[in-house]
Amino acid sequence: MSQAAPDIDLDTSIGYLLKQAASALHAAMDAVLRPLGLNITQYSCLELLAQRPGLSSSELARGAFVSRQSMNVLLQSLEGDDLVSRPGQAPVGRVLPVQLTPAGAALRVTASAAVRAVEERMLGGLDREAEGQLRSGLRACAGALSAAYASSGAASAAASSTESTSGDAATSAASAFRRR
Amino acid sequence: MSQAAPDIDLDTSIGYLLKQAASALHAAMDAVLRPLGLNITQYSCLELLAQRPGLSSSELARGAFVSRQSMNVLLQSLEGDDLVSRPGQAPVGRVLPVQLTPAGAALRVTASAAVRAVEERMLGGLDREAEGQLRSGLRACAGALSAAYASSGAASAAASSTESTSGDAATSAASAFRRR
DNA sequence: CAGCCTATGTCAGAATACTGACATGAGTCA
DNA sequence: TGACTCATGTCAGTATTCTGACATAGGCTG
Repeated sequence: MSQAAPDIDLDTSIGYLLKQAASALHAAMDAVLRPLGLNITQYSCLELLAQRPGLSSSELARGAFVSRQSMNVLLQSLEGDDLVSRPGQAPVGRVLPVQLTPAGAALRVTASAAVRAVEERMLGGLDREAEGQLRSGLRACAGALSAAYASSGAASAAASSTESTSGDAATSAASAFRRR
Repeated sequence: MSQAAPDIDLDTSIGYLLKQAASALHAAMDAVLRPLGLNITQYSCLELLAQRPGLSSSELARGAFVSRQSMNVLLQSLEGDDLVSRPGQAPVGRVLPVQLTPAGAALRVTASAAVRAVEERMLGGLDREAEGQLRSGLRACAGALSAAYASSGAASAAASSTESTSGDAATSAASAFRRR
């Protein structure tokens, strides 16, 4: 154990800074989306559907970083507001492709503009180079963590029940990486 | 309004990347902390107390990005496990300073090492310069958002009730700004 | 083709966090 | 000193999300 980094220092810990920034962004987005009648997850859902129409509920869940059960109840509320639509029956298998309704597409445009304004405020102090570095840094972090949990502990592979071990894990993504 | 960025592109949106990285970190930390009997907020609490002993429940709440009500129930569970202690009566005012017990301090050391390992894995692909840039980028983002909600809309200041408008807001950080 | 595995959608219960509201103690200012 | 503002701790109710479990559809392998 190196004595150089004996413990976590919250003032310099990237993890803590990440949580701090994410928390601030969450609050700021919530503040602009709430007047539109949307919470952040609902907005994420609309944005995902705008860019990739026909995604399934499970795919949306992974994209919005929530469990598929949560996404399902969320979709029900969006359906109730006539913002998205799902076919009554699965065209193939059991996957129900979700689509934006015209109302949903319109609301998404408004929400997207509001969120973009928040992002611009967040990045206001950064030049384009710093922005690019931040982007690639975040990508690297997410990628490194999405990789298999090599060391740490066990992970208990053996799936005994149907809902296998980490089958759900809202973390999505799965590139390959390794610790240094 | 630049027409160059008509909408949010999830693949390049810093906000989305931030959420992605934070989500991956959350999952990874949860995976290593759970075997220790801690969730992430509980760990944050122990870490905060290790670095700043005697913090009050409300201060811990802001530091851990949760409401003070949530922090209070969390502290009760930590007290039940004899990991932290609070005086039965406030030494001054109503602020109850929280302290780590020996058991809490010991557990924190173990947890801290585990979390540090996660952070190192997360940063494995970055050199020291990139790490520094990421750190400053995240600081800039958090800072820019914590600043007053200048434009956007309204923000509905008017505090009518006791629990004034944004008095709680688990967003911590800023708190500064107060229109008066 | 049968068996195994994975992924999806769904139901039910539990855990977690938040909002609203209130009383109290401290600091500030006229 | 007295009124006002602010922050803290706390109680109660609500909302959101997660975990566990199950049946079914599709792909893969022997």
